[in-house]
Amino acid sequence: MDARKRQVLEALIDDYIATAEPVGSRTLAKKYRLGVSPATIRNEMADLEDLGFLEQPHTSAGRVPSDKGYRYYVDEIMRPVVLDLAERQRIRQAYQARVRELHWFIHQTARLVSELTLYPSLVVAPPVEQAALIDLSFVSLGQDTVLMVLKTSTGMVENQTLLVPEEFDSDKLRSLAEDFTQEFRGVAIHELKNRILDPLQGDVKRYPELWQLALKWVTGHDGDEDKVSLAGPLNILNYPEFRDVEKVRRVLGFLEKETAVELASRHYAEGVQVVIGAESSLDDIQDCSLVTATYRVGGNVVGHLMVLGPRRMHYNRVMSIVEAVSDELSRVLHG
Amino acid sequence: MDARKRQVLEALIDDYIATAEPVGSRTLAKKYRLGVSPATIRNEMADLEDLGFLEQPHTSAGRVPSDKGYRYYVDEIMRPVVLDLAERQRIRQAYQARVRELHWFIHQTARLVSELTLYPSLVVAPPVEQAALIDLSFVSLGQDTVLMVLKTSTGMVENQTLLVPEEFDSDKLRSLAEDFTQEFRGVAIHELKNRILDPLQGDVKRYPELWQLALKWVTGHDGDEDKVSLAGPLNILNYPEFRDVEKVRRVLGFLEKETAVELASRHYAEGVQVVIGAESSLDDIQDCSLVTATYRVGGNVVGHLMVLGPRRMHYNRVMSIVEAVSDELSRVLHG
DNA sequence: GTTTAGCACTCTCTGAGCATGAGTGCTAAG
DNA sequence: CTTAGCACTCATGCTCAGAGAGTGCTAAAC
Repeated sequence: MDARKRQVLEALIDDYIATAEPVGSRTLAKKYRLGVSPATIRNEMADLEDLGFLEQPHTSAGRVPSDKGYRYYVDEIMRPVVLDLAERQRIRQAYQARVRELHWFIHQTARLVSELTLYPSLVVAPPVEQAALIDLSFVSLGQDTVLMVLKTSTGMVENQTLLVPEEFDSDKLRSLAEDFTQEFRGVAIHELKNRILDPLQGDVKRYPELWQLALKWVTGHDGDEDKVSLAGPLNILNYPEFRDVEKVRRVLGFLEKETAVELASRHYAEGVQVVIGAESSLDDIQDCSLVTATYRVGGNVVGHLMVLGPRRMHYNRVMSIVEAVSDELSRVLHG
Repeated sequence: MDARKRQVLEALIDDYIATAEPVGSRTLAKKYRLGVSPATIRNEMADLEDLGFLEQPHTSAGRVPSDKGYRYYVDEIMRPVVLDLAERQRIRQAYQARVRELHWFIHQTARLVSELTLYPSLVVAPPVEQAALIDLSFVSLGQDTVLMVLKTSTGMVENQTLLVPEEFDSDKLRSLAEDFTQEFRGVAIHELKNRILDPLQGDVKRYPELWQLALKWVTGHDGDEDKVSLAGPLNILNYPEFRDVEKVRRVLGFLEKETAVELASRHYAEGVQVVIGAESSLDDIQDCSLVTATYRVGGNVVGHLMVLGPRRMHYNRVMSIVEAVSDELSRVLHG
């Protein structure tokens, strides 16, 4: 794999990313200053195909990068791109708002990323389960309804409306909340459920009403409510590889399914990750690549961010954007 | 417009809705018991075309209903369909849950309708602006953050996180909330804004801290946050008229835009409304029909519900579903 | 030994020409 | 008024040939 092969591979992938058309030797020689004739390039291309970096749709077409080719491009060739000033400013200013609910951040981030990259983007909130309880309050909503406000170590606020069997007056609610906070501050939410529900611990006897409330919450809590935000799904329609409605259905269907969320969350490694085509071994997105990143909230609890596009994605641009946004988000969520 | 013409029109539209193919006289004679020969049907079809109810894609194709044809079908011919037991039960049980946030109802409704109809569905919440204040509480989230919980006459709860300049202790917050509720109970939200912001009214002087908070809210309140839910957009891909990616883009783009929300909300008339093709005079959905319905919350504050599909929509089925769901939703939201 | 010009070859794509078939409108007979 | 018969129209699908893009190979040039 000498320098010229890398040059040819780079030029070819750049061109294919730009045009979505198989690239021939003549095109390459004309558009890029490689200093050699088409015939030489043809030889190099044949070698690159033998090495598995390129593929030929059919005998008389140009070459197209293979998954392996993209992988080499991403890992070894590609230079990181510097975002221009306007984009950096846009990212800096994206989170200047008064509100602070988690779902707003999630939503805003997804929108920002999809608008900058021109690909669909999915943002997954850090799982509440793993966060620790900081503070709990109840607000009576009259009759038999109580709003539970839960502040967790993710710095975010979870609201949940509960039905309670009897009417609690606001003093009673306040003292319940205080007791509860006192007792369980710092305990992880999932652990909290066990603690409250476990009859062997003394808590049940000491807080019968709490037990009632908590039980309602545990059973009524359907994990994924607000925790995911998808933005710009229609961006996918701009790319010619998705002319076919079947493909659109598969890809957008994938983004709406649980699978996408799981996939985004599976990449535990911090920082920016790239998955190219068949590397994901998921049928629905064989023709797609995805770029994921993690972000931190306060300590080490992490959320995930994902961009999905055609295999000929603008990897360097997307990676830069995703990195900048996740950094900014982590920064903003640190307080 | 005699009885037989209506029969022919009905059969033709039924067939076209089922197949999406232009319908010929022979098909009609064979599949539907009209008791006459293709030739007779041809004559009737020619008449129906003269009357503007049918159109011919080209000379040697069958006929296709025009907007006017669908309109006549919907208004005069079509018989309401009775939903089967399973569907009725599904609708009845859709809202049995412990949670009570408005956005949950919106979301749930959109999903329910799109799953039953197999078309995309959009649900718009009643505008908070027009609801009256019932009750307000503040919950300190520590530092400079306060959660404002607003109970309105829509029976729903709005949460909003506010940044406040100074730290309020919980007693202070409670008394503020009590004063506020006392003063403004029953006032409409939009009126509330005026009342608080108008320096001519005495309120500003009496509640300087409140004024601060309220100002934050008024400026930070970005209307449409949670108020709309779109479900099942990909259903549109199942219909052959949307084989073309361009059309998909236009229709799904429409559903993501403000226009869709405005359109849904424009139909003030209560009950189920149908808009067929060009009747909407919106370029993006010339090939679509939509069925809208309103629902009530408590008194007369209304939200909107919309189903969008190809012009050859299953009007009677969709209308029945939309009616049943909006009734059920109104019923559930009455308490 | 590497590079390149030349050339035959392969394969897709496009458009023309043609047959097919569905469906119509018209006419005349029932 | 209905219907059988028939000529006519037009989209669709098929084949086939030509064009064009691109390759691989060979042999000459550097």
